[in-house]
Amino acid sequence: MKKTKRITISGIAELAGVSKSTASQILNGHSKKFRISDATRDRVLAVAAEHHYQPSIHARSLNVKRSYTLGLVVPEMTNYGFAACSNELETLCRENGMQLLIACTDENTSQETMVVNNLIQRQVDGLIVASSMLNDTEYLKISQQLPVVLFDRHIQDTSLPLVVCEAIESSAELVARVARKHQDEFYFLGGQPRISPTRDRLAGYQRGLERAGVTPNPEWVLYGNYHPSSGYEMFANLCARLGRPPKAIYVASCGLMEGVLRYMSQHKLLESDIHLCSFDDHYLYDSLTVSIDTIAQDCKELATHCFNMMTSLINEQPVEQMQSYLSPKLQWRHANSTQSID
Amino acid sequence: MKKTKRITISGIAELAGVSKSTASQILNGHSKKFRISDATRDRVLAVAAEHHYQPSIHARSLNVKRSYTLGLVVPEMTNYGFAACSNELETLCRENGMQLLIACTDENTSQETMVVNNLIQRQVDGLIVASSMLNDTEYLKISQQLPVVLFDRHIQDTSLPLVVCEAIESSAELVARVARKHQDEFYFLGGQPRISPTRDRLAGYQRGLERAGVTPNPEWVLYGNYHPSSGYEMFANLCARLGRPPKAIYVASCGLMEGVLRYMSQHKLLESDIHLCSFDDHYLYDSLTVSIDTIAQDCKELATHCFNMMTSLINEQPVEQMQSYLSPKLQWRHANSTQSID
DNA sequence: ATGAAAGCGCTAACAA
DNA sequence: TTGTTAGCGCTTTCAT
Repeated sequence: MKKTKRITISGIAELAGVSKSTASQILNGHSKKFRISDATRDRVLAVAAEHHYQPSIHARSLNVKRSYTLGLVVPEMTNYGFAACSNELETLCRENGMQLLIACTDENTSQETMVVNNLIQRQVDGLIVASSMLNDTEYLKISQQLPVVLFDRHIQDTSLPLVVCEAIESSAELVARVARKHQDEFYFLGGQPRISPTRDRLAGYQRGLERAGVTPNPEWVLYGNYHPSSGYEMFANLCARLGRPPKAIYVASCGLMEGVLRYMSQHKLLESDIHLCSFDDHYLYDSLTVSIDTIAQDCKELATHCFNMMTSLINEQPVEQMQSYLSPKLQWRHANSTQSID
Repeated sequence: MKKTKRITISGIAELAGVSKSTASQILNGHSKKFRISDATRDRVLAVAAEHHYQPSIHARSLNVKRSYTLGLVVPEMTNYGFAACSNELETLCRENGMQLLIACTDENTSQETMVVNNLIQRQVDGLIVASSMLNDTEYLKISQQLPVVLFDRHIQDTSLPLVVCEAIESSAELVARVARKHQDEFYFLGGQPRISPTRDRLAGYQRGLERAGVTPNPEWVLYGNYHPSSGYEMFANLCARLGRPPKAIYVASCGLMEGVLRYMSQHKLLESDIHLCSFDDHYLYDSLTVSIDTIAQDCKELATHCFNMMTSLINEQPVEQMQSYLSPKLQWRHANSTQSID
């Protein structure tokens, strides 16, 4: 398949009988500023349209310092929350003449380093990252070169710009209410113990137990990672250890819950009266056999905040709030806890 | 925030005391071919490493005709199937030194034209598209400039490279089995009537009815579009019309089913004995109150085929199969139809 | 009101 | 074995 090569600005300049620079001004909408005659302008525009002129982003980016491109780094796109955020960000970028570059880390730190380098090499104007890293040194260094916004997860007590969902108090609220009915047993299933989603949700869980007057039992806390398979495994082990399913459990994420549900359906546990709670909501949870009380993040809001913050940073405008904590909504699905909080 | 500007190849050449070209050869791993001394090579490499040299993709793409970038156009990333495909393709691209650019169309043809132009402007090396278009003229034109692979949906009887899931026979098989128990009523909920997913699945549905000896009733066929809200609406209308939920229904996609389930859960219909079937599977379907017999596409296979085909096209290698039809798997979830086909 | 020329960072002939 | 040179397509002073 012989590719016809595309027309360049020199081409259309020549065809319109003007110079490259004139054509460039016109095509960038600077006709007014340079007081170019309407006749020339229309002629150039006509030629460009006729030949479907597409300026080369690469040549352009080589001059001006921007690439009109944003990098997004997420663990997995199949996670509904990240898919929703990606979708929103893609729309925002598109509406603002930018292109979103999405890369996945599979929760793997070395892969994260790789994809981030890859994106930087592509000269992204900014980086929005849901990081699996344990410290922010890498991103601190990068942020000297281009704006970095952390989202969904924070890294330790980083000072980098941040947009996350408040997790401690909301978890506490959810867990406290449920714990009152499950004083004797209330498990916690988390991901990697040292990253913020796990730590915050665990902290909230503990605060919730406390608030309900329940003494936390260290054996109730289980760690894995945020892959669905890890949720499956942890839950399987727990059932094996107990010889029965647990009575109540708080699962730290949608991905883990996927594994738990898989196990439950495979082992005909969906009819059991286990009380499930989870961080992250999913549209299908309303149709499940089991009820799941959840903490629902607003992905659209998350994406919008990230994008606005990023835009300000890129344009070097002042940012009012460098670290935003968004409030999630509690989604009650158990009959005996229908009274909504908000 | 003052950005420190990155080091260029001239910079590292100067620091290493060699010329740009020498540095370029070395950094591209052509030291052997140009018989550059190990000393120089090591020196250059060391300097590059020390300064975290990141070559500019833009400058590079300006010379060599490739951008090492693939464009992916999908209706929505929140659709689980597309999310899974995107995820797979991202991995494949990354593993092969490419970057995936994802753009969404929201099932909107004019938006599709926009995002495609956008991607072309970014000089993608190839375009993988799940199109909502009714004809392939636009893509035929584009494919003269760069490889285009259609996936998930085909456009009319296009001759463009294609990777889709076989839908007619699989739908027929599914529908036939179920229709034997629902001779008197079996609805079909589709998206836009003129695009291939709808047409094929409808054709399969009709063939299935026929095979089960059921006379198709034109009133059983409902059209909308592939937004979840459309599924909700169609199903709501149907229930209103009947004054009760339908007895059996074949829903043409995961997105539509989302709407149907939403309606069912809101109207406490999850316990009713409606027989649900659907094209597209979802991991949570195993945990639903209602059973859904589905036709499950293999996203990984789909993605792999697309990627391989695209790679061959880009490298101008011969492609054995320009149009592949992958076989989906039937997923039976109703107790009385557990006997698997495959 | 328009054009000439330099340069963005890199690659690839061709010289030396 | 290494350096010189000429672009790739575009933007942007600075002339005219």
